[in-house]
Amino acid sequence: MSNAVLKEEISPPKGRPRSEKSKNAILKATNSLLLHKSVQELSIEAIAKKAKVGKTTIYRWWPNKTAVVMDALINQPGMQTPLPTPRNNTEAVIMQLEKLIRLLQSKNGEVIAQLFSEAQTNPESHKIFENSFLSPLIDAIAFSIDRGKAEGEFGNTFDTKTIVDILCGPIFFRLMAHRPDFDDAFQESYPRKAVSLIRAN
Amino acid sequence: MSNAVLKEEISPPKGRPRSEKSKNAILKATNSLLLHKSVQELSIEAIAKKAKVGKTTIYRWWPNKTAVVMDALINQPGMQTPLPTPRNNTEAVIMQLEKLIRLLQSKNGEVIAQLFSEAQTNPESHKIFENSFLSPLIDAIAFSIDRGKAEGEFGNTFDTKTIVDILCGPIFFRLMAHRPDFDDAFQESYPRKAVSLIRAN
Amino acid sequence: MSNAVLKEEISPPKGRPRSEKSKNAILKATNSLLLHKSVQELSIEAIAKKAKVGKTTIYRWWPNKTAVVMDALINQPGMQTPLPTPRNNTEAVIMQLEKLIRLLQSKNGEVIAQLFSEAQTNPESHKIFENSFLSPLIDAIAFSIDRGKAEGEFGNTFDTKTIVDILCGPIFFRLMAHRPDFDDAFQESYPRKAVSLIRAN
Amino acid sequence: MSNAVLKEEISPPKGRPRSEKSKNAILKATNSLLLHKSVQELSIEAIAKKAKVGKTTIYRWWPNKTAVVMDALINQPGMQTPLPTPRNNTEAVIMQLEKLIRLLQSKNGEVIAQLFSEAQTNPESHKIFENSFLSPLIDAIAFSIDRGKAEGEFGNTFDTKTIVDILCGPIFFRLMAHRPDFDDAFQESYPRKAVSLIRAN
DNA sequence: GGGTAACCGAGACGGTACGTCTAGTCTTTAA
DNA sequence: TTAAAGACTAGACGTACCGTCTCGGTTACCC
Repeated sequence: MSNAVLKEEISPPKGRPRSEKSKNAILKATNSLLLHKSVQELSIEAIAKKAKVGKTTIYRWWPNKTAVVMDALINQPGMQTPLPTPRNNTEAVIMQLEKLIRLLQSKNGEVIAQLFSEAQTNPESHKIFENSFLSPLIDAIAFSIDRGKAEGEFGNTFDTKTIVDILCGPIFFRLMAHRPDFDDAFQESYPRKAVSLIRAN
Repeated sequence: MSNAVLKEEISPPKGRPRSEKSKNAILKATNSLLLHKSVQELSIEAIAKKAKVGKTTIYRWWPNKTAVVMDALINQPGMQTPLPTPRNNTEAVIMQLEKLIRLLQSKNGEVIAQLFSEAQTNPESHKIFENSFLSPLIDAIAFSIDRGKAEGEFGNTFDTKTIVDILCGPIFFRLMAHRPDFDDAFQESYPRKAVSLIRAN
Repeated sequence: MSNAVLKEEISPPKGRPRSEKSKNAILKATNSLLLHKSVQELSIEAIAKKAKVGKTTIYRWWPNKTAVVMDALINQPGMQTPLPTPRNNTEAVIMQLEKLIRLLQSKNGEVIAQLFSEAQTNPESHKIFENSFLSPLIDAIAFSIDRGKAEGEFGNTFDTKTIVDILCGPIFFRLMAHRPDFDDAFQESYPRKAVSLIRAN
Repeated sequence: MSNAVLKEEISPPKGRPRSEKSKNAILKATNSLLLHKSVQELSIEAIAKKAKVGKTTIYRWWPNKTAVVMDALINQPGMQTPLPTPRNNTEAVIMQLEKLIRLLQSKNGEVIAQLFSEAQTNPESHKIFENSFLSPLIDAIAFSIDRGKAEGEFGNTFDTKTIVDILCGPIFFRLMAHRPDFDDAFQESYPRKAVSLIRAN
């Protein structure tokens, strides 16, 4: 009953409802085009054409290209696989770093690097990249580190923010500066070694 | 050998010689425009207009926008200040990191982040950014680290490439992900602490 | 005959009846917008918005913009003032021409010129303009001329259609080609002189 | 010699000169498209596509669609046939009216009616239509009438401007109001009779 | 008084064209 | 040969409307 009331209060949905079909077509077209083009080369016009959709429909629901690409990225199959429960905070951080590297290793890595690039110039893109990708990632790691500090797993030499930078920075740097070296060997060795640096301190 | 030199000096300078005046006007205009615009917003057209130069003149001497901006960046006054001689390799690395952060802290930091961004999409830009900025930086640090390893200052847990990433990655990550925190406090504390991480191992 | 009338009166109008309120709002909004815009600049969307009405409601009752504007024009107050009874056919024609010029001299003149323009391109608009405005006007004048011919007031040099063109053409031409000269002096002098041309023949 | 000087003074043509090829392609494409579309339906985009020309090239040389169409119209073959020398002013006017009707009878008549329509709403189009088409036409007739008045061929009942309206108005009115009647019979009979009206007064 | 039918507002939909911008190339004259 | 000027083709940008559609809701008449 309270549910019904809430529903009524929240949504008096006037007008024709948003077409899920179009939404999916847009995201699908975006992912498809990203296989052969960079985010910067991608045009709203091309997405609209490929998705057989009016440009206005895209502009109606996303503020800019970054938002569309971000959405397309997130809505990919197998993007939301949850982590297994870690035994301690050290392991939690390691698992998070491994997951990050795994994510960045696929084709997605390129796209994310390009979104990161977009974010450098365009403030609106920055906000979207921050909110949809960077913050969740950083917050999760920071949370584990904070708990690890409290529980004595990690030292207090660095503040949490800097630790996150020390752990994640090299990953993004390698991704963007010399992607060829962003390989399986890196994925396997980096997380454990990096975290051990922090533990030791 | 003297031949080559002679050739250059004597060579019959057919046609109109390259105008140094135009070159300087272009670089100056670029720097001037970068004060108010991002690299991405900057257009060759705008540079040509501001420098009172034909677009062709720009295209003749630089392959793309990144190259022009890179050149403009390097040719700024006070860009080439040499480091004092360090007492040991640890100090050398610290000084190099400090210099890097100092460089990235000014308005130039933004521009370099944007060039880094350009490099993500455009292979030719990548090459230029790599050759003109990234490689010299990385090679210098790698050299000090290698010597430090040989002289027992640093351990062998990580290969040199990874150490460079661990030292530089956080700097670039902080620059690009949350520029507001790229402040004096960071400049003062980060290099020593980061290098101490490596030493300890 | 009575059948047709009956049919209309008795006919079972299933469903919700047309909203007079909406109809009036649409015509009012149209007239209001025409004060500041031309017919060509006017958009169905703007009318719907101003009248707080769905676009569909407009499209349901009028086939196109011309039809709405025509309706809005006709339904203006003081649009249907009848002429006083003339003493003879000559006077009748003069009075009709005077009325026409008076009508075209107000803001309506512009609108009618614009509807005439619409009619040039769009066949459906042409039909509406013809049926709602041009034919009634022309037929009335033609009727007076025909009777004037029969009663010896006018000669037979020209066929009636051409006489109507000779009388009305200059009025529309002046309206459309050089509206600034479509002034009071023209209104006062033209009708009598023009008709005298015809009489003399 | 003075020629050369003049040439130098008038035209220091810097930069790449306008491409005659493109200009012709644009005008040709416009004429071609007008065979199947009205001026209003015609789009700059379609012209550019058909002429294999950048849109900018069109916008660079013509302020709007009306200007392009006007130019295309004028540059048609056989558009500039001069009139034979008339024996007197009456005949001059008749020949001018005949020429006008002939011009309006072809496909061009429709186009001109549509340009006239454009001119109703758009002030810039009005100016172009006025300067390129209407004024030359009216001025020529007005000139003959004025001379005819001076030489006693025409009376002074109407001022010249009104006479022009009386002669030309019916032609345009018939063209725009009921084009089907704008036929050969009209062409043959109207000019002489219309002018005789004026003469008689 | 419940069923049915046409109406209503709101607003999303696929499209088309707009006029502007920039890219990178081409074509001219002058130095 | 290079410089400058500026034209060239090409195509994306974000906006405005088009005419259609799809909702939830609202009158009316009908049985």
